[in-house]
Amino acid sequence: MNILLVEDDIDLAATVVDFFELESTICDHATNGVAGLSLIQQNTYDAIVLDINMPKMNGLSVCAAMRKEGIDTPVLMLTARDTLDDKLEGFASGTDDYLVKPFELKELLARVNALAKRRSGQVEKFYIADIEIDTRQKQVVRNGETLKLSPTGFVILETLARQSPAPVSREKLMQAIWGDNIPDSNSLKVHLYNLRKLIDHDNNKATIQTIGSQGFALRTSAD
Amino acid sequence: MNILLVEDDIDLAATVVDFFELESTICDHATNGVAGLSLIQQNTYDAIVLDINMPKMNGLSVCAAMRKEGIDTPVLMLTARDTLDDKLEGFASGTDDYLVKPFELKELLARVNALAKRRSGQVEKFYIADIEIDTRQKQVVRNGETLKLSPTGFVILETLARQSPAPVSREKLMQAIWGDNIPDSNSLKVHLYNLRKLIDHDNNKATIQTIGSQGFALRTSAD
DNA sequence: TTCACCGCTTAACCCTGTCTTAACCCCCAC
DNA sequence: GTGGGGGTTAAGACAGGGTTAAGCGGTGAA
Repeated sequence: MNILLVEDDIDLAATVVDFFELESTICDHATNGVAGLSLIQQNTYDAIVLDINMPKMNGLSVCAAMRKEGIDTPVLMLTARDTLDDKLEGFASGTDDYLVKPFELKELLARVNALAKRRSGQVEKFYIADIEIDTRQKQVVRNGETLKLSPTGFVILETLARQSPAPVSREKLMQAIWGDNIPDSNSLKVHLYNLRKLIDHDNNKATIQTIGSQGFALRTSAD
Repeated sequence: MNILLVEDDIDLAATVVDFFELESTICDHATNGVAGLSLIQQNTYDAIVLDINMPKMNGLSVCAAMRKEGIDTPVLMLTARDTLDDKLEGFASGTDDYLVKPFELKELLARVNALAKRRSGQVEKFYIADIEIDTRQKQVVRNGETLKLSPTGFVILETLARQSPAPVSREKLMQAIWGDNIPDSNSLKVHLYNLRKLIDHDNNKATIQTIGSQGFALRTSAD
């Protein structure tokens, strides 16, 4: 992860940067608003931590300026002021979160992580053997090419992936596909068969296993 | 805006609901975790406010459960406990923000707004493949020349761009175009057809893809 | 005021891909 | 040998999307 800290207190900044780097997060640092804004314009960060009180250009102005340019990166505002009005002003300028000094480093990290994760589209991806399931884009990719599977096929695969490598019962699968009005035929069998043709056959790394009287499980062949 | 409050303290809940409705925010309410989760599964909210201490199912479990099902609505956790460990546990379960009781209603509102806004997008310009969408000036530019598209065409394109590359459901699109009184015809189909004639045909870098029974996604052709 | 234009809606049509259904098969357990 | 559970097929029904053209209403210019 890649974040930017804009903070004029050198000691505090050093502490934060060190702590983040322990967590394998790259942390750029600027000591004033103007320098910070320039970095923001040049690079893309997963999140930005802004101190409010700074020489030259305060945090609120930096935040407002970057928003005006259409930069959407999440911002966490950092300040000693903790009156309600200060916070409201922060949120009004386009901030996503607001933390009052003194704070715990771990809390800062947790909040920054939460912001960054959401920014990345809360991308929820599953990797099972050689296939990649992107639940947000509703896509399944193998070896760089997207697999063409039907809507129900995708629902089944996603449901299996969420529990993988544990098995999913027939009932759960039918629930996931049809909700409460379940057809009384063997439609599920057919859907599974078609899905397997795409997942299992060509390339037998990922496979849908039948677990007797338990249901079905998505696993790598080795398992 | 449309949010859900899950809180067992009836008095507090009533206060919050009233306050939010003053701000013209629709606020559903559940008094325990199980009821809350069920509402979450049935509806779509812009944000969810969860109390941690509740009978039957606590807020952390509700949050973890909904995340496991792939529901990525932003969550704000509400609690009387304010130790660091409590907060970290909250963030670990997939929370986006954490507010300690007692709190100011205005701060809750500001934080919820910040969470919800990020979804609806505050960005003014989008760049997707070779087209540039300026939401402020209501212009779309490709290769330096502005594309002539109709007002509804623009609304559709903007809505798609905000979620790109994830698909947008028919319902969301119709909501974006017509609000609550949706015509009962296939007007949307026609608008999409006309929009595609401008976006897809001439130049096939940017394209509107149909994701079966999910909706439509604006992507670059490679995807 | 009138006319022309533009965008929106509506309805009809076709076509494709998906879902369902109902067979039949195989294998294993009883 | 028989029955059941699962796998494999193919055919038909169906929904949903794509395409087209006609009509309607509003707006701006003459």
